[in-house]
Amino acid sequence: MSHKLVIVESPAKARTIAGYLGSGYVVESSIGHIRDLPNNAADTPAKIKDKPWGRLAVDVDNGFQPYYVVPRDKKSHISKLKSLLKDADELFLATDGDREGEAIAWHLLDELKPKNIPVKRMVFHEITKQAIVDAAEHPRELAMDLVEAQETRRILDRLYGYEVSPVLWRKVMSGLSAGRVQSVATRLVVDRESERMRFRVASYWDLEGTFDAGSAHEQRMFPAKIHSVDGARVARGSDFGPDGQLKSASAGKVVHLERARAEGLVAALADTTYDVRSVESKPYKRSPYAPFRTTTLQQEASRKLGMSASTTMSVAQRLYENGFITYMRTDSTTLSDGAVAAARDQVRELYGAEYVPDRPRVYASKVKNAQEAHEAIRPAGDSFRTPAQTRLTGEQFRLYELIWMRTVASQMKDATGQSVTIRLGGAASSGEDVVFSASGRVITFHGFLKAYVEGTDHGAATDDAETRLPAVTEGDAVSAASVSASGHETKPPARYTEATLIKELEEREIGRPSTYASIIGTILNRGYVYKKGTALVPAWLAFSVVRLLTEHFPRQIDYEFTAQMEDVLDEIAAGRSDRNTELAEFYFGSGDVDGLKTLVNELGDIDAKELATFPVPYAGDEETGINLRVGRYGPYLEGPGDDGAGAAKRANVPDDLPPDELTVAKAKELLANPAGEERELGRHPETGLVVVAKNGRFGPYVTELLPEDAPKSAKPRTGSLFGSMSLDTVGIDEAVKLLSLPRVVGTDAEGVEITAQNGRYGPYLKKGTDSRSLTSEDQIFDITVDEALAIYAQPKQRGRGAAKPPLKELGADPVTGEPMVVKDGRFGPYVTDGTTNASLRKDDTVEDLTVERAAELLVERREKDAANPKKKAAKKGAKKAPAKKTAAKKTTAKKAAAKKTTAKKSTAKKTTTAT
DNA sequence: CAGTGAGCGAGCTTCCGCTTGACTT
Repeated sequence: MSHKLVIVESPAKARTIAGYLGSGYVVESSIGHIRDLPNNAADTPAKIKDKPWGRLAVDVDNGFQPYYVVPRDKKSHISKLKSLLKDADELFLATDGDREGEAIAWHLLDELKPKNIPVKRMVFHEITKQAIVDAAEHPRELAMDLVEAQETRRILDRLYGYEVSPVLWRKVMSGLSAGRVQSVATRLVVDRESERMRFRVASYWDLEGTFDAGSAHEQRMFPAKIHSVDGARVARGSDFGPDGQLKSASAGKVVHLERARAEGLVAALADTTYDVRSVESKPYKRSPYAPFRTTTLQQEASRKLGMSASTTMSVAQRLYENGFITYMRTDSTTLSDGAVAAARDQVRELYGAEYVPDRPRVYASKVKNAQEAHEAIRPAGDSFRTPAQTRLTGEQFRLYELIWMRTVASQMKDATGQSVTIRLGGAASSGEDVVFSASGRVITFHGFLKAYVEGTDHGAATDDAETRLPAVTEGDAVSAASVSASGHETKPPARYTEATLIKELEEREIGRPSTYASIIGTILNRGYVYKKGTALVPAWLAFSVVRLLTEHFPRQIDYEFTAQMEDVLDEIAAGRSDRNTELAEFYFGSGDVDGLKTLVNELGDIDAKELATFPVPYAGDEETGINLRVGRYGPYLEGPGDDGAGAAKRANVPDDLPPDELTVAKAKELLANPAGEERELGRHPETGLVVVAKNGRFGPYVTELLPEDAPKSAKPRTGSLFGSMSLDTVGIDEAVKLLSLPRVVGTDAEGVEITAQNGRYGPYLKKGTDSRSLTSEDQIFDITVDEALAIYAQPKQRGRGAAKPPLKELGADPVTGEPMVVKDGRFGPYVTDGTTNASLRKDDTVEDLTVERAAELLVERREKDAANPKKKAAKKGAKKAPAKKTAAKKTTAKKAAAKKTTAKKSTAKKTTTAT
């Protein structure tokens, strides 16, 4: 009953390989990494939690020793592997042959701890029977240097992410993140936007004409553009720099046509006849594109199918799992011999033998840090199914078709043809010699273009575009059918799209095939970037973060950082360097170069306000006194008051206003009309004032707009929306009711008025100075005098009003002997023995909380309090005389936390809405 | 960044790369 156990990374791969190896082998998968550094506090083992480096799970003072854990969702899988191992007489670690794969193999070995059986490392680069059997027959040893390189990468990323992110929490906003990959990706988007903001438009003119070669030519009419005037080339867009001026290389060599000159030339050319000055013909040749790898697939799926990177990957995943395509997370463009043969067969069948090149095409990897653990992305199998044969539908069909076409085309002949440039010259009546130029392309053999033409970004011409020109020869006379002047403007560099950003990252060796799609997800989720159509637009928040990082972590956010890291990792993999040397350099620094730790520790002087302030205009010399500030509630403008000396004026900046559209004029407009996103609901039936709904510091509310001549002391009435209302749907009737508050409910026996209204802690009744909370907002309108009096008959409730029974009662605390109860608090459920309170942790539930666990939480809490006795004292002091900064920081953290709680837990809702 | 009547328990956020389902909208 014994077998050989083979472990690969992917379940789909395991299924295929099991078929090739046959009986005697059991093939299982690791499903990716099986161990990792703990993700958060809840997953961190207690024994390292209290260490100074516990949060990192890397003992930075002792050889950067990492502490790995098996994530919760992998535990059962590990048990399964262990039980399979029990009956195995041999273990094959067949994870991918790259850095990460080698590390997975080592983790498997270290975790499964096979006893007394041979362990072999087996590696293959394509999933064919031959390749698998070969690999099984020629195993090798685990490459520990490669594992060490992976650990270095892993630890470096942890140190970077978990040391720098908290800097952002303190200086910018809670919950933000920084990392080797995401921060550079964000920087790319921000830098591109800055380029757009600095960009100055250049305008230039040219002449376009339609020319007539005469009736002797089959292709008689053809377009041409002005090329030169009196021998000087006419300036085109590429002659201008981003400053709107002619580039120095072009200055003096080109003639910059302005409108008057261009129109003058048109007039002066009215009676001109032209002669062909030159005809230049060159052979045109185009070779097929390499088969898909992850990034090129994402780009083409975006351009041709409009799919986002993540959609592309999930559709591809399904195709892969069902055996239609090879693995989709790859940086390789290599095809197996079988695949090449299949592609060539298909070409012969579909297009004929003349489209098959004499020898198979081989594609070398263009990717610098490629790990080549897989093949290119191609149809699976040794003979390809046509899209129709797959019976796929929808997105899967379209993506398969794309992959199939690209693969087939990659084994086709070059496209060939001729490209032709014709120059026409003529004399203007004003005396200038004017030359026009026409270029054409004729494809005589389409080759691979018959099967596949790559899409382009930003509307460039595709490779199969053709323009036919008449077959004129030098000296021929040509007349102009029409000539006109047209004006052009240079355009700023385009914003990144998902696909072009991924392309840029790949070129800079940043990120891996398995992460490209999620990098986009991360910077979107953090609010660093948002999508406008397909364009990625940076939020002002990203400007703040990138500014902090470039000023204080210049080395870490450098575009070259990852590429340099890759070089170092290669050195480690080759045994020429080691983990500790390199990590120590990164973390502690060396020579004059500060390490990460120093940089993080010496940040006391970062001025958060300054960091979040940007002058308007952002790029320009103009002094407007207007600043854009990134605030807790989003970006806003701050400008000088009208009288110059008065209080600063403020205005919200709409969330969807791209930074490069915040011109001085736009800023002034927003400041003059700071209504922001208020919505007019109509006029108040009694006062006639316009009532608007808007978002404020305390959430959505309605208010009335006072007439401009109203005395300054007059204050408009306001009213918060009820939880049941929304800004988008609230109407004038509801608004009028809200504005009418407080409502007089009635009077008590002594004739004292009782009112009902909404306040900071929710709905409440007020009688003189005596107040009582209500349980629902609707009661503000509904409650009767009798009901109100009944409430006042009760003694005043402390705390959150109506007795909220404990969520759960547990037995006596083994330590204090006091009964323990679970209560619902501002920050969610907590357990208390009357003196000590401890919040339940992320993975504790009220239902499953045992006496033991509750006691454990209380013990932990007491220990913490004992360890930091000054914390409480400091808090008290702060309350009395708060240092400005500390106070501000605390509220920020609190609000952010409260916000999150609302989103996740409905139990906490009530409290947080009141906050 | 509107405007008002309490009294109270902090703890967590975060990285990059490997992999799939299991979840909810």
